[in-house]
Amino acid sequence: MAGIAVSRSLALPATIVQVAERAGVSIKTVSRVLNKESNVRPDTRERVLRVAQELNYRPKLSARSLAGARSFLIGLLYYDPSAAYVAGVQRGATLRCRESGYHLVVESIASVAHDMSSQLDHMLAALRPDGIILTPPICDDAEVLAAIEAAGTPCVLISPGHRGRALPHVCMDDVHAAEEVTHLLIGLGHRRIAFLKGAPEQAASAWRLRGFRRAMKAHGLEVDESLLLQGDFFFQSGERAATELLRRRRPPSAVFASNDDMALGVLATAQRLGVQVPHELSIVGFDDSPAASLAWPALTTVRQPLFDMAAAAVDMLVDRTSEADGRAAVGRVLPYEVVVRASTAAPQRKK
Amino acid sequence: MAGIAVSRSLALPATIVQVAERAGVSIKTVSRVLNKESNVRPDTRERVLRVAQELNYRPKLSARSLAGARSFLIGLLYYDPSAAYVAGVQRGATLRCRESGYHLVVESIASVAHDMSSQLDHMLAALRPDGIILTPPICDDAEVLAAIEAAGTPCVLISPGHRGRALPHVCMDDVHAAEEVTHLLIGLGHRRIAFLKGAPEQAASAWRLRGFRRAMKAHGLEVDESLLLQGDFFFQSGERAATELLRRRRPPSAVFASNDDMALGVLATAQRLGVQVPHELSIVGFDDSPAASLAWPALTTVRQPLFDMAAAAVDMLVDRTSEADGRAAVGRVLPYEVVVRASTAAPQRKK
DNA sequence: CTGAAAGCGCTTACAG
DNA sequence: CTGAAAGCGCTTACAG
Repeated sequence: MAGIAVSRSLALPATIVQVAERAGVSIKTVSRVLNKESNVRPDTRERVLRVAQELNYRPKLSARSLAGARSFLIGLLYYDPSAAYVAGVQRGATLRCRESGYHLVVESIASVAHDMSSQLDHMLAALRPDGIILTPPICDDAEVLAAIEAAGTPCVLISPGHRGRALPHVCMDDVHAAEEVTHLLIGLGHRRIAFLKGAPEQAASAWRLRGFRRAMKAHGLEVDESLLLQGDFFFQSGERAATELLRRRRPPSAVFASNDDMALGVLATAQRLGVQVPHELSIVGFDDSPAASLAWPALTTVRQPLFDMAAAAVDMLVDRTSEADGRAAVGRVLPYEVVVRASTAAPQRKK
Repeated sequence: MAGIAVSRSLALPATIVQVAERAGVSIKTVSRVLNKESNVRPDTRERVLRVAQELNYRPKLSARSLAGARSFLIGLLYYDPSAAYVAGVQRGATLRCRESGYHLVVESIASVAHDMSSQLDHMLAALRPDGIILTPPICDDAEVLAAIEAAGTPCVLISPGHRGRALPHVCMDDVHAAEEVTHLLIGLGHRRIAFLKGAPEQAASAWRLRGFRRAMKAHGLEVDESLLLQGDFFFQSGERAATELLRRRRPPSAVFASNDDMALGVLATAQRLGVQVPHELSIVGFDDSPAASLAWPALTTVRQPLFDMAAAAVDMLVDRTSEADGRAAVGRVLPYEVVVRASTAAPQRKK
């Protein structure tokens, strides 16, 4: 018997029954100890813990999930995993999940797909994640949000637009950040500042433009609408905008791009055209993506606390499952940081 | 009764029992139909399918997992999710998982962590994934591989080094690719070609260097060892190497960097120093990362079939669970593609 | 071609 | 402070 039990424990993972038998308690007590419930005598707790350790016991997730109210799974929904933004969020989410005994399941949603909401429905119904994290731009997709609400899955949105703020979310203050970085340029002496807008469907685009306008207004500067160009958050739209701007008779002395990818496009184009950065053209971005610090000159930008935002999102989801439900939607605002590097300087000549 | 049943089905997801009752069959038959088993009368199958559709029935993963031999979960282990390489793999893996009814759980492994193998052990024991995909460099980490073997979890390695090829894996022919790209440079007229090595601990570094040497030898060219520089696959090592090379009395006319990030570092440095690319310096990379085509001039490089490699890895894991186990380890080699862009040209002047 | 029974490994009420 | 019983929602062997 003992021989068989031992060989079994080596071959197959131990179960709660084996731990209970060996510790001389019921499986319920083992469960209590492992879930850190109260009302267990200290020495009983010790013993169970020791036996669990000896048998290298790990509760099986599918069993806990089937019996209990939690799946210990959190979903991360994104549009494109290549984006530095998503990578930052994923990094924070996986780490905090591990710390909380959760696991992160990733799913990409092609918003073009016609059966997108049925795909999502399928995933939610099969997996039953305890919560789901949505990144821009899908955190503002009405169809996606409807599918999630229909499934009754708790969610946390990362940097949602207006409508999304009725749901639990975590974000930073894009308006103030854009304002602050614009102040920086103005303080340097810039007056003709071009602003490169982000994708129209993304909420952040509007916030950042608003911050830019506010700062200009605060300094009594009029915004030259011909210096407001439409971009889409991609590198190439930065190139296009810069090409257009730098060919003008009176080019701007600074460009504020709504994200780093576009700022990098502006930077590359400036260099290609022989425009000195920062002396002839200052450039600021937004995000502090890994490439921002690798560029030369390194980009002045706004550091989004993606890692912390993701960790906070996981916390909200994990706490929600253990606490009472139905509480009012909460939002957490995390601090950003303006990172001044070498792509900004005083304008060479005043115009 | 009926009223209650309906309101239940609206509030809570339907279970197999409800489908069985409504279709007038046993739950076993429902199970057979949904798992596409044979031996079900066509009309019975139709009816079950229709009822399942009506009730919007989705089998709960945790129940299937607990009762059966599969978890429908596949793990993706990586070191850093920001790397374009990992993003490419993740993209292919999530898509194929969805097509196969599986889900992808991501986990980052900091190889510096002292308790790394216990972290991994924990994850494998709790989640019981049906398989796990390992990306470089951790696919060659002995400790990681030992933990996975101990857990008995099937795995597929993406582009492993020598030792890893005893395990199931999917890769491309790095040696030939490097050879081909070197031929390209030689064919263009380059003789003094610098080679920028990758991180020593990564297998790909050695394969690519070998291909370079082979091509040189095939053309009867001697490799100038002073033109072989050590890099680490990061952008900055490309900058460092280029700075060193371009300051020499006799700089090379071309640089073959072992990956795109380093090639981009070389490119940026060349431009900073006023060296014309490709006329004064040709540059080739390896990977075809997203940034390679955005650079200016766009990078000549080798396209790794990351998406397909990941999809193939998922297939191997999924098929393995449904087929007989214990088969010999297999390896799949996928075709690469040399992508010629604007960073390569004939050398300006022969030396 | 179909079904009744047992069981996967836990948690949830409940009782003491 | 502790445990016996029931049950989560499926699949697995087995029987017919």
